Amino acid sequence: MINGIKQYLDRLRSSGLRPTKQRLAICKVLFDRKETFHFTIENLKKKIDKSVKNKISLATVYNTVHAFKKNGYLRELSLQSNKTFFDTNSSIHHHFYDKDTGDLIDIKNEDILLSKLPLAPKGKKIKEIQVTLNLENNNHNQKKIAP
Amino acid sequence: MINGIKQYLDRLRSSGLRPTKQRLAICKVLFDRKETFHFTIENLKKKIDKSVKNKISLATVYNTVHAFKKNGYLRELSLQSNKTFFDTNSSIHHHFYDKDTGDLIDIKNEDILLSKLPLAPKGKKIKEIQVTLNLENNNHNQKKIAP
DNA sequence: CTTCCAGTTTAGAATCATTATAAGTTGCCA
DNA sequence: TGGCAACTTATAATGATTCTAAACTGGAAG
Repeated sequence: MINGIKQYLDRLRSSGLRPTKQRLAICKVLFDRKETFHFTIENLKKKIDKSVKNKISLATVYNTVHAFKKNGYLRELSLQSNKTFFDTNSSIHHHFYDKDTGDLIDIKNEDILLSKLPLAPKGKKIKEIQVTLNLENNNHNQKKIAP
Repeated sequence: MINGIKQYLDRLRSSGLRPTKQRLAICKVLFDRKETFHFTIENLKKKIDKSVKNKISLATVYNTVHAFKKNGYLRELSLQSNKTFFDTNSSIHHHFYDKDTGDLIDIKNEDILLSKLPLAPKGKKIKEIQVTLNLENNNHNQKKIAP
């Protein structure tokens, strides 16, 4: 979804976040696009540096991403990686993940059917369901050909 | 499943791993128990230190866990955490995870039904399916009571 | 329009899990 | 039994993330 500055401004204010120029610039990089954006902080930082004249400090990128996550603008993904991944698509959906290449591909909610779920333990409730289909190359366990 | 040293010895040898005393001690901590064991390296290190007289170095614990994972003795879990979690249950099953407390609870395979899955992208195949049900406390979004 | 201050940004230091290094040790085959 | 690749280990290095504390700023109040 493509948005104007005005919409980011309103959204930030309605979350109780001051619409600073850094936050607005980060909103633009994150949300001013048609496709879902999957990213690590490192990844995002590079994109920001390319699109903003006055650099935004790394600490601010961390602060902002966490603030956005807390307010539901972003989802944190659980992947087998030393880095944390985030997703601008906060609606329910799932992922293919190829650890070797780092590729992350959206799976639409309707392409996975969870037709049975257990009850949450007493006093808890399910906050989020994450289904990850970890990928490997087709030839991964191919028999070695004698030399 | 409770095993004797002999079984660990055979298993290690059949994986091409030398059965050193460190590896045998770690096998004992990991697999000589009735219930599935979920752990981080830190966590495992503490358990080892309690049960072994001559301490095993942290580097060896890392090396061993990775060797065991590569040989299918352990599964690495993807959770929203800065630490890596492992699971001695390498059969198909899923988890409840409470990020706040760090609690991990097994979900039997038959308690989750994935009745529809997408096809893997061309040239790839699905190596592993991970379903994580992230938990929060029931009162998490409870309205605050005026003081 | 100016003042003011909590919220924000920032550079750099600190932390912490994990990996690399390189020197010493050991299992095991010949 | 000798030899050597596999293994262990202490320690250093790495790299992502968080902390700190000083400077800056949005916006409400006057």
